[in-house]
Amino acid sequence: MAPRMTTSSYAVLALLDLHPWTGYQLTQQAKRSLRYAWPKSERLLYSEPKKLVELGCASVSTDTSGGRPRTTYAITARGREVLDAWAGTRTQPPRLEVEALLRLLFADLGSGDDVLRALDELEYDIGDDHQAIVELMGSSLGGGHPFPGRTHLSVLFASFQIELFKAMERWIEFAREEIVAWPTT
Amino acid sequence: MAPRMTTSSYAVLALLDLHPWTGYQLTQQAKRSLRYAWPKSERLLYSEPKKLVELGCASVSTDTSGGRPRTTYAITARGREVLDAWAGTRTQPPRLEVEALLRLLFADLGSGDDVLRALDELEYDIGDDHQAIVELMGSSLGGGHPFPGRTHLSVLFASFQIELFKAMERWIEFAREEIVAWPTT
DNA sequence: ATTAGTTACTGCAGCCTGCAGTACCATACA
DNA sequence: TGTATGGTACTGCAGGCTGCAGTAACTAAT
Repeated sequence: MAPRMTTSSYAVLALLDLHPWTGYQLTQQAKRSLRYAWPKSERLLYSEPKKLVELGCASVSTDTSGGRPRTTYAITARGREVLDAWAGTRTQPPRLEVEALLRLLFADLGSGDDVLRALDELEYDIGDDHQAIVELMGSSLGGGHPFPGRTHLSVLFASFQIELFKAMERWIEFAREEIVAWPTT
Repeated sequence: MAPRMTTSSYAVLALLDLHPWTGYQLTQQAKRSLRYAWPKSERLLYSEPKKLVELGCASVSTDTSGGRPRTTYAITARGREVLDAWAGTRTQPPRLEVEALLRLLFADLGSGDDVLRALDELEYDIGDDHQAIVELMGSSLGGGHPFPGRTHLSVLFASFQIELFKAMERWIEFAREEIVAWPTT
């Protein structure tokens, strides 16, 4: 059976439309920016381009000149058509997984300290991404953007993340104050 | 092989700790509140309690008195131990999937109208959830909460969602203005 | 009497993840 | 010169999870 195009396939195809990449480069690119909107495993990023080739949306070229052979993927004309068609389809609803919130929802189990720690962990995890995206935006605006014509897109994209992170951090502060004010069971 | 406890297993186990439920009731409960922190398929909600039984964390009781047999799941002593141990473990980092943002990131493909439509769709999807959670919080505060001792948790939980939804809606407004101001390619 | 909607599930294909494993190359340190 | 660390560059596989189709009983309205 021919594999299906998933949203992840389109994400990789859209990257290929910008530039040809190797599998490894796709994983690096995903780590830098893609993951904030579409967090997918490294494993998948290696598989998707192969699927795209099978579907005629991408082509492979192997360069054996250096020490190790490097397999590079590029978008095809068919791939561009498929990508164009995607732009007109309905987007999937957003999806948020927050385990720390799950802990809060069932907080009467275990001590209140556990919930506070879950909030600390959430703050820490967000902090990492918050810092990374602020730096990314800074380097974009500073002229370090790999695709200068797309700087405005990257900045708008990053501003979404930053606003969300700030909202979450504000809520964490508020939640902490609420929780310590509750009577201990 | 014995199946593993996943975060979804703990989520279902935590629900069982509140009250015994049938598979169908678990899916309904998940639709009402759980999905905002831990969105999982209906299919999984039917499978998880069976796994919990296999692991000795839940017990089944079949009531054949009515027309259709009803299978109800309840937590066991072992289940309570397992749940307690979970409260002390590290939470997973949050995970956000937003396809509309992906469209924005690759917006130079296709027309600008497509991105604006993706933003409309995002606003619409968020609007649904926003409204649902405001109503849920309203009915909780109005005394309609099924577990009165847990009202404060539900309200704090809902406030997270509401703050995030508001932040997203503000950003959508801002992004629309930015996009229409861009020169058309 | 029929239709539509809700209740109440199960099986299956196939998508996706985490982990272990493989192997090459570069730099630094002893 | 040996070796340890860390980055580059992947693949295979078990098993978690989803969407969809299918089944079937009950209920209320038309």
